[in-house]
Amino acid sequence: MKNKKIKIARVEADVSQEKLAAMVGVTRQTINLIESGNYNPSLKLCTAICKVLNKTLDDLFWEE
Amino acid sequence: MKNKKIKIARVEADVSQEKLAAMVGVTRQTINLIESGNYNPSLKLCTAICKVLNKTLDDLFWEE
DNA sequence: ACAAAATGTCACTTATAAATGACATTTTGT
DNA sequence: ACAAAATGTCATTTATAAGTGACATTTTGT
Repeated sequence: MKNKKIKIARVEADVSQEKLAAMVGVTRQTINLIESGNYNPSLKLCTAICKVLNKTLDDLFWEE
Repeated sequence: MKNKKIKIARVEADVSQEKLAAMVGVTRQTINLIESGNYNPSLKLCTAICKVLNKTLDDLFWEE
């Protein structure tokens, strides 16, 4: 189950996986894993991603 | 920096740390660490806690 | 006041998020 | 069509979330 919401928000912000990774202080592979789904990132990383993309946790990481 | 929001939500739901831990499938110590702060739980655990307490990620885990 | 329940915290172990380096494939721009 | 950038994915290592068992302290109910 892919996380499309992050990818959409990232593309809207016009940043590559590598750029987003640098902005939040992780590697490109970690961002790739999150967008690929089947991954369980830490709260801090989720929060960091939200802040650089101007979204909230509910926007990007909440699943019914 | 303690996470008061979780503790408040937990007490409102009238469950002990141990009960909440059982409800989300972790140990009491893990819940204790989260409420104590200075901890970085996984997204899945955050989501599980939100669901059993009828809250959202933004409710319990969003800072500023 | 007392016992029981709940909480705080410790040391140690186990599971897994995240890092690293690499290479193949896909997408994008000219 | 071509090169460069971006993405997907692998194997291995490192950092840390979470588990386990234990004991001390605090809170709660009677």
